[in-house]
Amino acid sequence: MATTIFDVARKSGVSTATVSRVLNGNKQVDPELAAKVVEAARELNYRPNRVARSLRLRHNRVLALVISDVRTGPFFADMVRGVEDGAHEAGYPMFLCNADEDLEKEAGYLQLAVAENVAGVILTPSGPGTDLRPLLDAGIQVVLADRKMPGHQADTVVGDNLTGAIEAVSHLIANGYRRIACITGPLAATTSADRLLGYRTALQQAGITLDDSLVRVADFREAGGQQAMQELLRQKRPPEAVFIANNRMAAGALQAIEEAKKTIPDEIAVIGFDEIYWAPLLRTALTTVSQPAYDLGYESVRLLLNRLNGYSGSVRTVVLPTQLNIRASSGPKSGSAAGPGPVTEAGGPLRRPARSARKRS
Amino acid sequence: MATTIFDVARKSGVSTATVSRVLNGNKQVDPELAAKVVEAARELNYRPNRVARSLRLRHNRVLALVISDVRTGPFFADMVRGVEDGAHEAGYPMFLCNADEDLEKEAGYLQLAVAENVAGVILTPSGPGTDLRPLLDAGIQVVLADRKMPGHQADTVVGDNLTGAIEAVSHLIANGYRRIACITGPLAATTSADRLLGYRTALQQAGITLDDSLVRVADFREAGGQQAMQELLRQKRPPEAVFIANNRMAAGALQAIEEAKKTIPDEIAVIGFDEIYWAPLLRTALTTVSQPAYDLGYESVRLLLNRLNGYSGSVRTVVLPTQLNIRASSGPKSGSAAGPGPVTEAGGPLRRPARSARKRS
DNA sequence: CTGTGGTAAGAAATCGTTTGCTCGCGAGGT
DNA sequence: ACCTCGCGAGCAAACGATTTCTTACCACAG
Repeated sequence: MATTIFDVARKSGVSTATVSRVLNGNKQVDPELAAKVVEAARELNYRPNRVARSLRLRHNRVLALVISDVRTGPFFADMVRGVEDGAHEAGYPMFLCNADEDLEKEAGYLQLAVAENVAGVILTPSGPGTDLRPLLDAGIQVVLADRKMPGHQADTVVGDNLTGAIEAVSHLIANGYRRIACITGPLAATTSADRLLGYRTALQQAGITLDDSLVRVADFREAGGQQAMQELLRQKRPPEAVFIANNRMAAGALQAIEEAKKTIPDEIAVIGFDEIYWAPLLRTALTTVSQPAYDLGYESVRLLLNRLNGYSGSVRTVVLPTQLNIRASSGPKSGSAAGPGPVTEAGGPLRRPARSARKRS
Repeated sequence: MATTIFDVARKSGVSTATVSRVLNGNKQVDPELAAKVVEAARELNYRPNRVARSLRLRHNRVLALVISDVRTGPFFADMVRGVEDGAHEAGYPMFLCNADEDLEKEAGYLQLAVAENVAGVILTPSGPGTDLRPLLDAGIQVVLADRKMPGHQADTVVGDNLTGAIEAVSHLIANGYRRIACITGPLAATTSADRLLGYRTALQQAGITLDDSLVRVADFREAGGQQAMQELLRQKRPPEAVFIANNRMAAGALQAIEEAKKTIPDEIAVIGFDEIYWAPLLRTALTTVSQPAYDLGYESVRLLLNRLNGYSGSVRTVVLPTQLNIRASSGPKSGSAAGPGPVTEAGGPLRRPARSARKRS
């Protein structure tokens, strides 16, 4: 049986209360006794039972990370890693929960967070139907990561999806493309909506009239991107370029383009969202809008810990900048006299984004 | 304040004991009373406090997954997902712990597993120095995933690294290559060692003498793969082909090959390990040995749950088959009269492996 | 009519910590 | 010399569930 605080108390000839006080360094205790206790604890290899401690303290030094899909490419993997690192540094272990874009599963995990008395939750809401009340009622701190929840009061950390999309599409326009399509994800995710909005904004800024037949809403997965791209290519006036709102759909779309034997970027230019470290090595190196996924996770933890440490200022939203990585797939339109052909880094270095953060209120 | 079992007891006019019995369906209770209790629990939206329950029960319905690096490409992401799915189906939430190939960090997490009273641990040991005793002493079930620990008694689930490597290298030999290099990972990981062993075995089977100058041990990361490849290419007699033991190093190696302006496979053929769904879309579609990463995680949970449900048979090792995905990067050596040129699937479908499992004692 | 056996529900102990309260002791002030 | 104050350490009460033990009640048999 594991050694308990009683064993330590007995061995060092004091009460459990004293052992507890010594080990938590709370109150004044006789240094001599304290030394005895420490020694006894060391000899017995005593580790406090975190479950008992949590019960008494009515809060558990644990975080929960509830995300919508672990497999959405390296993005969530990097973000998870950022959260894990940040949590670990602060001495918090972490529950990883995969809601799988399923509101019911998500609700189950939020209940779990309450039942396990976790200190805080980092949540990528599956949709606007996500119900934060169980958490808030239980006094659990929440930080939203990657996706916003309009109308909800919670610290939030997101990538600058709007600007990222605008830059990407503006880049296509500068390179001479006019008929530009967009494949985005489920609009319940604010990421999808913002990227679509950026796409539209860029077109309008350039005075290009919107054409809804060029917009496809898919499911963030390969098959969805592939099908959307097939449909776009099958139109009587297929697009000259396409902006795709995540990397898994981009993979599918590239597949479709390949099957249709179209060349990139001559017959169709492509920009994807979220970095893939394979991007430079693709048949035609893929231009991408990259998000600092790791930082996004890390910054979320920072905000959460801040709250746990008693900060109670007004709700903050941190927007992390995206970066446009220009490569061959968005090269200047052939036969176009458009803007300065950017140096296409045929095979740029395999880059992992460094840590950085920019804040906005 | 959250509603407790006392509130339910009061509201339904019974004792907490009865409430507990009703809610756990243990003993006989008057159906009428039971109905009252259920109703009261529903009305109060009562959720048992898992912490209190764990304390009393002396075991926690929770798993811990301790892996060595979340970011090793999609492999661990898929494996994590497999574990999460399996655990969720069985009603277990999961701690995700990233040991980061660091024995000390790993030890800390194993201590945590004990202190949190988790029911079981799925572990990708960081190396042979991993100490399972704290877990075993505490009676916590352990399953090793992805990497073996020779000399340790624990259920294990791994990919068939040896056979996978043999098939890959044999395929290169059949396609006419003789001077074949190998870039593997840290030998502390049995995966690296097994893949290297498979490489050597295949060469010996073909009567090719081993040349240690063609073997490089790197660190499983892009930069390491890149550097190793640069060294190999710089030799006076550079290899004609290279077998690389994971996908991140393969990315680095491809980068190095590109920088050296070598063509694939004419000047150097390449096979990577672990599937990447971008493989078919690379400049030269990459031949890979893929592992059923998801299944690996899922099967680990199955074994673990089996033990938790009382199974106490002898230790089992489950070996999941790998699959050789032949693409252009390993095409027949030009000017070689070797074996049947395999149909290179220039752009095969983007494939995610299905679930399947093969067992061995 | 009384004793016995079975059953269903309550009282209370328990899990391992933390912490408010109490107590004792020594010092310092009147 | 006595009272008070302060401080250090122990006692015991939580925390919220489960479960053993006990009790009360009813039915049935002797």
